[in-house]
Amino acid sequence: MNIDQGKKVPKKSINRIQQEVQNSSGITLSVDCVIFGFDENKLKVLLIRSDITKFKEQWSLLGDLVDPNEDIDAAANRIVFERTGMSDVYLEQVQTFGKIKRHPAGRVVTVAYYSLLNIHQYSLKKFDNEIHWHDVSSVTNLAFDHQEIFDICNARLQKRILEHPLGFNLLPKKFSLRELQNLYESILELKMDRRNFRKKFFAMDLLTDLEEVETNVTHRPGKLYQFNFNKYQNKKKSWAGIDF
Amino acid sequence: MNIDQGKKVPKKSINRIQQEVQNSSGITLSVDCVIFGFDENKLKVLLIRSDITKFKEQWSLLGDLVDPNEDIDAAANRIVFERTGMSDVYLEQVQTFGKIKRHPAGRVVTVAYYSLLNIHQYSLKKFDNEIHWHDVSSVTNLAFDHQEIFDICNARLQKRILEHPLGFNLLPKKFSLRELQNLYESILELKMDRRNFRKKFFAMDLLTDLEEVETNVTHRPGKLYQFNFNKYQNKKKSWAGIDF
DNA sequence: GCTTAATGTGTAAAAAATACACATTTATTT
DNA sequence: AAATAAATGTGTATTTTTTACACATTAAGC
Repeated sequence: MNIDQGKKVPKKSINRIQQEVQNSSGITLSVDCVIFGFDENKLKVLLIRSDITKFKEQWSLLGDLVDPNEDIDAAANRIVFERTGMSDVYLEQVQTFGKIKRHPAGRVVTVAYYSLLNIHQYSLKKFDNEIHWHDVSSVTNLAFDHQEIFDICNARLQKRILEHPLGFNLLPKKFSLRELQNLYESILELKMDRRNFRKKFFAMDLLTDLEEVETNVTHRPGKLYQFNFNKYQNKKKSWAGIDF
Repeated sequence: MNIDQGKKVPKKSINRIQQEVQNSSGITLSVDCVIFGFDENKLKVLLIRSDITKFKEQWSLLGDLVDPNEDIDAAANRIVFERTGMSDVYLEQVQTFGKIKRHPAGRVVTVAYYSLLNIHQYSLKKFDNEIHWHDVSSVTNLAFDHQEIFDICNARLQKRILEHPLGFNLLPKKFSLRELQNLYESILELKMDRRNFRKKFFAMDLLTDLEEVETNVTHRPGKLYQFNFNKYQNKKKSWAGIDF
C-alpha cells in the first residue's frame, strides 16, 4: 500500500462540480465511492459533509467528475487515493445511477464503486476535517441519492463476502480468527457459531498459521493468521446448484 | 407485452453516432444491450452488423447514445423496443465500460444491460435484415469491446439464473418441465439430472400445474406449467452460508 | 399392435450444514 | 500464590441438502 499524506490532493468543491455540470451541454459522468473500513469491531464508511446548500448538514459519498481522458476505474482509484492517501486498494464497480433528476446541478450520471481498505493505514484525518468515518449501521439520510447508492453497495458487499474472500482487505496482514469472525458478523449483521466458522475457514485452506499469538490482550491470546492469496487461486467454486 | 411492428424506429446509424461523439467536448454516454432469446433449445443473442469501416464484417451488440433527457434505464428499454418491438421485457444493468479508448469514435462510456425476452414475440425480422439471432455458443469476435461486454453479461446471466427464477422470461407462458430444463442446460452449458431437476422445481413451489399437456409432439406429451409470480414473493432466501 | 421416444416417479448414499460443552490459556485480582 | 475472569481451542452427533440412479407409462408413427 502506498501511503501519501495527501499533499497532491486537488481540492474539488462541489460548487466547482456544479459549474462544470452547468456548462456542459450533454451528460456529465461522475464516480462515487463507498469506502469501507473496519475498526473496533464495526464496519465503517467514509463520508464527507455536503457543501451544497440544498443538502446542508447531510453527509455524502466521496466522488468526483470523470475526466474525459481518464478511465472510470482510474477515476475511482484517484478518488480513493485523494481522500485516503492509499493506492492499490480493493475496488469493485457496483452499479451506474442515471435518473435524469438525481443530481440538483444537472444531468450527472454516476458510476458507484465500493472500496475495502485497512482503516489503520488511513492517514488524512488532519487534512480535511469535513471527512469522517461513520458506523455503517447508523448511516441514514445521505445527500442526493447517496442513501440508495450506499444501501445497494452495502448489500453488494454482503453478498460478495459470502462468495469471495474479500474481508482480508479490511484487516491488517496478521489477524486472529476472532477478528475475522467479528468482521463477518459486522458486515452481515448476524452472529455465527465460533466452532463452525473456524471449521469452515480451516477447511477452505486459505489461511497461513503464523505461529504467533496476539499481544496486549487481557485474556488468552488467539493465534495469528495471514491470508494466503496463492492458495486462493483456482479455488473458485464450479457450481451448478440452483438456489433462489 | 406490447408488440409494435417497429414503425416508430428512428434509424440511427453508427455514423450518426460517430458524428455526435466527435462533436462532444466531454464524455458521451451510451447503452448496449445483450438481448437474449431461447429457441430450438438454444440460447440466442440478437446482434447487428457493424457499419463502422474498422469493424466491417463484424457483429455488435444493439446500443445507442443516451439522450440527456432520458434515464439510462429508459434508454435500455427504448433500445430493446426499437429493435424488437417489445416493451416490458426483463432488463438488468450489468456493468459500465469506461476505458478511454474503447470506442474508435471518441470517448464513449457505455452502460451494459442484458435483456431476456420471449423470442417468439419478436417480430421485426422484416424491417432490418442487418439484425440476426445468433447462437450464444458461437458468438466470437464481436466489434469494439463488445465481446468482453457480451462475455460478462453472459456470465452474469449464468450466475443470476441460479439465484433467481429469471428463465421464465425466455419461455412462453405455458411450458413443460423439459423445456425449462433445456433452458437451464443451454444457459449453463451443462447437463442436469432430470429427476433432481424436477424435484428441485417442485420443492420450490413456483409452478402452477395447468392440467394440460403438450401437443404436436411425437412422443408422450409432458404436462404444461406456468410460472407463479405470487408464490415467488417472499421466497428470496435468507442466507448466511459462506461459500467461495 | 409394435416400435420409438420421451415423460413421470422414489430411494439410498454422500456431503454439507448445524447445534452444542468443556478443558485450556493468559492476565488480573485478591 | 491461588482464585477469578475472559476468551481461545477443539469434536461429535443430528439434520438437511445434494447427488446418483432404473423402470413402468404414455402417445405418435409405422
